[in-house]
Formats: sequence, C-alpha cells, structure tokens
Amino acid sequence: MNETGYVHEDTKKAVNLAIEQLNYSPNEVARSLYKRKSRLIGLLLPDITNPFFPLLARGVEDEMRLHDFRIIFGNTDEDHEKEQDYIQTFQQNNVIGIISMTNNLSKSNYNDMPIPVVFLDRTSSNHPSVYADGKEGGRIAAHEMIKRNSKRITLIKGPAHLQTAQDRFKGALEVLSSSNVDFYVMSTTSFSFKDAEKWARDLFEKYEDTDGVIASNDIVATAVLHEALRTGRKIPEDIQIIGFDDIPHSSLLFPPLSTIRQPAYEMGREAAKLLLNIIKNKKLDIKNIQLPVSFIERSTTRKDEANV
Amino acid sequence: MNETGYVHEDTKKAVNLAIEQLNYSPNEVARSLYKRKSRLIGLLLPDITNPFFPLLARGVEDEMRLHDFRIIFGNTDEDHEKEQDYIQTFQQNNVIGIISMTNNLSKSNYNDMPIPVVFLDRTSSNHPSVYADGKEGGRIAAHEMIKRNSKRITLIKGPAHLQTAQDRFKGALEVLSSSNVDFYVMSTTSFSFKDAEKWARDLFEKYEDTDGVIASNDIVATAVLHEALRTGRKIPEDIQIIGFDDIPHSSLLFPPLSTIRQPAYEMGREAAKLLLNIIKNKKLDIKNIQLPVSFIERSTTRKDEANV
DNA sequence: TTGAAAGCGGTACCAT
DNA sequence: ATGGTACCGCTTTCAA
Repeated sequence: MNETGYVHEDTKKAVNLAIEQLNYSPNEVARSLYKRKSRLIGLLLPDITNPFFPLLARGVEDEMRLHDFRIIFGNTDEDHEKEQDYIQTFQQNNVIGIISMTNNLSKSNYNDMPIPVVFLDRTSSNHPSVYADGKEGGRIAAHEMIKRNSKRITLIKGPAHLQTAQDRFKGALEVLSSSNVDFYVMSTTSFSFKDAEKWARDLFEKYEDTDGVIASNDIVATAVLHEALRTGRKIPEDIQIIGFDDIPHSSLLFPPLSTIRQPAYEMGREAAKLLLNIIKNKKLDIKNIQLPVSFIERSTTRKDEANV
Repeated sequence: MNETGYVHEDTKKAVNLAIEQLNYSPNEVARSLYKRKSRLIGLLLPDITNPFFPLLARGVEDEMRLHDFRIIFGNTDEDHEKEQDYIQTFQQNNVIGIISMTNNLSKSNYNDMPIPVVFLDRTSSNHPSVYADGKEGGRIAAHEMIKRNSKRITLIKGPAHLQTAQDRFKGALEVLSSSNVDFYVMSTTSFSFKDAEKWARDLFEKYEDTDGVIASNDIVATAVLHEALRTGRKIPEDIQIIGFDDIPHSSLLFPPLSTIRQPAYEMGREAAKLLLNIIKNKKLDIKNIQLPVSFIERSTTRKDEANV
C-alpha cells in the first residue's frame, strides 16, 4: 500500500476497492504514536485579532497545506505562561515543528527544544527566523518623506522591546540625521490605537507645524490621520503621513494610507518553507531570511514632482 | 495518578517527585489513540484574513482553552473540496468536534458525521448553531436611519447565498416598507471591497440625492463612505451611513462608522460552549442560539434630536 | 493497593 | 510477494 516493492495487480485492486467501499482513511493518531511525530505544526501568535497576523498565519497555513500539514494555533497575548502552555501541548501532540511570532523576550521558553522552531516577524540569532527588512523600510520612509518636500518631520519611535520596531526607527533616523530637515522624535510604548490617539493629540500640540509624520505602524498612522483630519489639516497638502506594514485596513482609509509594505503573506509562506526544510534536512542550522519591503504610494503623501 | 481509589502517600510522593524530575508530561497522542478522541477541535472558516472572523475564532479559542482544548484550523475559501479535505484530516486526528463558519450551501459535507458539528455565524436547522439576530439588526438600522431624519434611503442587499445577509435585508426592508420614506434597493453579490467600490459609484450616480445608506456590512459601508467623501458630501450632514458587524476597522475610519454590532467574540465563545455541552451530554439535539445585536452610534449618523 | 497484560491502529521488520 | 509480530505510550481491567 505504501508502494514498496512489487504487488500483484489483483491484490492491489482488491485493496483499493476495499478502501473505497469502507471509506477508509488512515488513523493519523496511531501513525503519529508509532512515528513519534504527527503531521501537525504549532503556530504561536500574539493575537489573531490584530490585523497584521492573519496575513502571516494565512501564508503559513497555505504553504503547510500544500505539504499536507495542519496547524494548531494559539494566541499568547504576549503572556509567558500561555506561551509555555501552548508549547507544551504542542509537544504533547507530537507537532513536527513550531512557528512563533511572539516576542522572544521570553526566549527561555525555546531553549532545549527537541523540535525545530522558526521565528516569524521576529529577528533571532539563536533560531531560524523570517522577517522583513525594517531598517531599509525606515530609510525608504524617510527618503520618500524628504523627497516629497516635508521639512519638519516627526518620527514616531515604536515600542522599545520590539526589535522590528527599533529597526524601522533606526533606518529612518539614519536618513533624517544626515539630511537637512528638522525633525522631532516621539517615543511610544505600544501599537494600541487607544494609546496612539493620545500621542497623536500630544504630537500636534507639541509640534504644531510638523508637516510629515513617519509612524511606527499603520495603526499609529491611522490615529495620526484621524487627529490631523480632526484638527482641520489637509492631507497630503498640509501634512504627509507614512505608515508601516500595509495591513488591509490601510487601503480602506480615507484618504488611503501611504505605507511601507511588509510582504506578510509571503513571510508566512517562507517561514513554513524554512521549517519544512529544517525538518527534511535535519540540519538545525540557523538561517535567517530577510524579505524586502516596498513603498506603497497612496494618498497621504504628495506626488514626487521631481520624478513626474 | 488519576485520583481513583486509595493510594499510599509514599508512593504518591515518589511518583510526583519522579514527574517533576523527569519533566514528564503525558503523551496526548497515545491517550487519544486509546480513547479514540483527542483534546483537539477543528475550526473551519472562510478566510482568517477577513477581519470579521478573527474575532469569532478568538472567542472559540479562549473558551476552548479554559477547558484545555486546542484548535486545528483551516481556511476554506468557500471551496467545497478544501472544506472536505479539512474535515477529513480533522477526523483523522480524532477531533472531538468541529465548529464551522463556512457556507452551509455545501451542507452535504456535514451529513452522517460521527462527531458533533456546530455552525457559527450561520443559521442551520439541521445542526446546532450560533448566530446573531440579523433580522432585528436590519430593523434597528432602518429605525435609526429614519429616526435621524434620512428621507431617501438606499438599502444595500448583500449576497443572496448568505442567509445572514438576507436576514438583515429582510429586517430593514420590513421597517422601510411600513414607513413613509422613499427607498431604493441595490442588490450586490459579494462583500469584497473592490466590488463594493464600483457599486458605491453606481449608487451615487443612479440615486444622486440619497441621504442615507444602510450597507450590507462594514466593508461595503466603508466603500460607500469613501465614495461619499470623494464626491464631496458631508457626513453625516448630507448623508448618513450605517454598517453591519462592527469589525475593529470601523471605529478607525474617519469619521468613525456607525454600525450594527454583532457580538462576534461572544458568539465564538457561545459556539465553543455549545459544542462542549453537546459533547458532555452526548445529546446531539439541535440547539440554535441567537445573540442580540446592538446599534453602535458613532459619527456617520446624526444626533437623534428627539431623544436629546 | 499494586502489578501485569491487553488493546487502541498503525509501521516496520523478519520469516515464509 | 505476503503474513506474522513487536512496538509506539497510554488507559483499563483483572489478578495478586
């Protein structure tokens, strides 16, 4: 039945017939018990409700499906215990590997794991990982902002504990520093919209004549957009805004948000492929895959006159 | 170990010690093999990338987690084959039950299932299900629209194959019919934003002086909002808009969208509870749980002067 | 109370 | 080429 060696055609036929008639399909659990590995993989993410993660998750799932693997998933809420909990039950279910999008602050969770783990949207030097080129993203954002003639730029620095957020920040800072524009750096501690609304108000009070905002992600950019509109500014005439991520929501805003796109779906697929490769080759060598970002020009930035 | 009968304290201690020392945790696969059921449940949804579903999924997960069940999920893309495929592997993995948010057009998939299935966000008379009171939602939307003085209302009728969309439509139609306002019904075939953009353009061409739109869901409402803004209408002064669902995105729009809220997260939890109950009681009796909807007043509707 | 054994449904190996 | 058997790790039952 597993196509090993030679089989009489008759028996083959008989067996296939039986399979059809009985509507037989093998019991994965028994298989998994004997082989000590299932066709399941574990997926850990902070919160599926946050619009950035479904894209990644979908990429992982689609790629895994091609290879007949299924996904057990868990929302960790960045809670160390939940994370540990899920990791345990993943192992109890003989998952073949884990893809984690959680903050690897809690790296300790992943030490001495008998199964491969790849990090997604997280940089890591101790583990294989897949992420976007945030630093370059920051550079691009700053470039585009300057090129399009903003002169008093606000750079919003995302949560310090998120490496990816810091990369973006550093990239943008690098470009702004070596340019001739004025700029103002605003530190923030989360990506929550509620918080971002407050910062946005603050921002326009403290730096009333800013004419360009580089936000730490699209949610924060949305809050800035709101506040700009609310205070009667014209977009993009009075103020330009660039976000980061390109979540689906961003193109649905009015005006649609210009942003730096992370290829989230592709990142998910790459992570899945990487995990699969690691499993196949049993080489647990650390491999970090960085995907390129791109500027998505929509309507919160002005036309680049020089290039028209 | 399973607290059955009496055990010497000494042996108990010894065992517990060993458990700790060896960092032992039971193999769920072996358990599942013997018991013929795992602690896994299968979750089927059209597309996790669509912002409405993560809310439901999160509800299901959180409730299941409380009872130590884990989730295997699959996106079906409303594709009969994928759906069938996932259902099969769910069974191969001894899931204890399935929660499905797919279109039960393909109901045939669910006949003669040896394990319980509950439908979520779908009405069904053949199976247990959890859904929101769409009809009442439609009524509320129409009421609010009229109460707030729209006189030439457009009612957008969602995809015919979605029972939930039809319920909303019927509810709104019922109220509009028995009122004195003029209204125009526009039929649509999907919830995609791209399509909705076209319909929105159409709408304002064909019915230029409409002053109130009841959209089939929040995505469609967003497209209408866009087009209204683009054509220079003032919201809510010139035109009011009410959506349906209350996805997170809706409060992030500018102006924030007034909408009929489905308690998605709670629906997810209820579905999980229902499934768990069915499993516990082995009664496979059909139970349909309907949850109430509510009007979320934001800024695409005017103040209700009469009630101030 | 505790230990031994059978069986869940597959896979892999060995002998026929 | 095919049939038999041990084993994966746990639960349950039965005997000691």
